[in-house]
Amino acid sequence: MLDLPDDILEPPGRSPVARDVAHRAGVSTATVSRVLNGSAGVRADKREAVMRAAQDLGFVANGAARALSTRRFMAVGAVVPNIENEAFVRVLSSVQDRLRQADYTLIAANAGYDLEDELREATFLLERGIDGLMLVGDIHHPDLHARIARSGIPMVQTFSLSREHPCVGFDNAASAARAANYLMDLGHRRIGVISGLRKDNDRGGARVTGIAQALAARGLRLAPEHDIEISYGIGGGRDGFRQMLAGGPPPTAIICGTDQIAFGAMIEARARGISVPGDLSVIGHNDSDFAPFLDPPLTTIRIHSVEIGHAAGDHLIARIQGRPVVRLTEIDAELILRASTAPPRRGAG
Amino acid sequence: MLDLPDDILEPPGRSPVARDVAHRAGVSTATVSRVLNGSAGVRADKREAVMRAAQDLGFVANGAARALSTRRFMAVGAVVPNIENEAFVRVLSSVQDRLRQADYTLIAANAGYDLEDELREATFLLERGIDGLMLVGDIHHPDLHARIARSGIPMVQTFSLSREHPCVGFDNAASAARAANYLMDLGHRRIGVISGLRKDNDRGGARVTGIAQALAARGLRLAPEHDIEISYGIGGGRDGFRQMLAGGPPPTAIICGTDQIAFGAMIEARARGISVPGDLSVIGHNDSDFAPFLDPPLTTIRIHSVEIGHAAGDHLIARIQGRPVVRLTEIDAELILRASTAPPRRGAG
DNA sequence: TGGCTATCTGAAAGCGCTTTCAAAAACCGC
DNA sequence: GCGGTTTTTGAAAGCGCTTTCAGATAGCCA
Repeated sequence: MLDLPDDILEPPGRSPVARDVAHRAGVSTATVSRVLNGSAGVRADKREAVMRAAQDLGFVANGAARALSTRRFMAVGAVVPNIENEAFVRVLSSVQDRLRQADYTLIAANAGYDLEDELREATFLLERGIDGLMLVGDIHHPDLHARIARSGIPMVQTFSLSREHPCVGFDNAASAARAANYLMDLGHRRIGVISGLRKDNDRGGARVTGIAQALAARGLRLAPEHDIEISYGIGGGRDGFRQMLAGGPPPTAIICGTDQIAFGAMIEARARGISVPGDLSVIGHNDSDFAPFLDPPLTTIRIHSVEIGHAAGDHLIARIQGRPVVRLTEIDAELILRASTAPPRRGAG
Repeated sequence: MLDLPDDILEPPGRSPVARDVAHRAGVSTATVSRVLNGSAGVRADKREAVMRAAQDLGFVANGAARALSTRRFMAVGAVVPNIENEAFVRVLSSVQDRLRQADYTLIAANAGYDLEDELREATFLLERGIDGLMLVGDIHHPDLHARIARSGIPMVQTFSLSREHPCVGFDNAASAARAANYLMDLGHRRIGVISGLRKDNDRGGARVTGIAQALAARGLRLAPEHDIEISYGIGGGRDGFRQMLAGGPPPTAIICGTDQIAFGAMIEARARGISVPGDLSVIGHNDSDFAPFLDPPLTTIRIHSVEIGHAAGDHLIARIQGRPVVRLTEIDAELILRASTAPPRRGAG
């Protein structure tokens, strides 16, 4: 019988397991595990042997077995309202940055601004055994927190602040109010809002509330015909602005829920010969890539998605590893002034 | 002693396992498993009892244990070059659509147009035990396919066609050539290209090659000073076009690697008083949301990302389930004509 | 009622890794 | 060279689920 090396006898199709490595290195699986997990207390020569054997065999530990044994899945879930929204994509990728550094994986899911769907997606992730969960906002299905609690994993909410749950975000009402105050300081008195869907969306709702309160604080009010709710997107922005013009005297300034909406509104304005910022000041939300390149460049509320993501990732990792964390992290939004805002024309207010 | 219901006595902190359900329903764990996995051959009354017990306890099967036992992780990985690119986001979300229908999860990772990083990310996913893998393009790290093969899971490439590997995509060279031919049919003879980074990017490379060949077929050539490579984004497009103008007589038409790049080029053109499409025709790639809303609306090559994602998802699921599949699925791109293209000014060609 | 199938069911054996525990080996000072 | 430590090490017991296999039940017909 020929004396073939082990690796040729290795039956193909079956990937090597710890026992194979142990066998080849002449140790037990316990030692293999110790070496591969970097734990101390293995003599240098054995450690070497194991390393080489693992290398030769192309050994890759079975994740499921490891998860079962350690009770750690090494993955964190995130459910966002809309995976095509720039802000959420940025958060996902920055959360992932941090998770990767701790050897965790991110599993993302889409809830489509629907609480039932959000519950379904989160449950799905929970069943998978995720070790932590990131959500957006403070409004969720009534059963969601109970399920999360039962699973015993850490959860963090993002993009808004919460009284009850750990969170990383900012005060949506206050930042939108800041935009409204800025417009009022410029002299505007008829200010409109075009927001995305507000149902089950505390961020959108809070922003409008914040604006209404800021107006009220200066004796103005948000006219119902200037308070428009549309579905997201450029088309939505166009429709929304058109709708706003249909009701009485036009506003001299508008605050939009996203930069896309603002873009749409500006297109509609141009189509109607309304000049921006001459006749109409426009403020967006998010500071998307294209905002500085619109004509005129868009004044917008920059949401620090990347920082939010990093903080949320760090928060989850810390709690998973049992380290202490602060319950609430505020990462304030910032008003970026560009050319789409200006004082109203004389006598227009 | 008080006669408390079971669920109050349940020690908190330990989530219920199959044995608890079995115990409560008065059956074995084997039967619990059979009921929960919908397999036939369990008498109605026992089935009922198990269902109720699981419900009462809020039982959720441990994913790791299940994965270990079935050798199925119920997750598919996807590595894309840039998770912030609209086309890739759409593909991810449409792949996920299909995976969810088969109860699979998608785990997405970002490779940042770097083969080493792509290898690292893919390896990371492979180690996690994914059941299938989606990649973008046909150029990868030399070791990648070997690792995938060793893991024994199905893989599918997207966005381009491949001679060697299963794929869902289209002929990038041919579709870009179509755009070039369209421009030449309009009468253009000086045609330029602004593409994203071409290194390790077969799609970008193929598009430029396709254009060059189409030009050559009609006795024209792609002048080196009209062949610009930039990093993606609106800013990149601006810079790219500026750079192109610096070298000799300007082109009368350009084809851009993405709509963002086209947007940037149009901004730069406007800034210099070059009218589109009067002095310059512009074609983009992807048909992004904003393309129809630019001024003028952008002619672009629409890539059917959603269909590609669905086909890729179906392909992977089919192979995971051992069903036969076609190796190559072509989902052709489409030239969408809008107002950013027109015949060149008389005498300009 | 008895004999023979066709259904159901539970015990038990994994899946591949980690981790405990006790034994073995190595080390140390005298 | 010896008793007492201190390291290293491997055997074995899980982790929680699926699945096989054989025994228990139920169903059916004569």
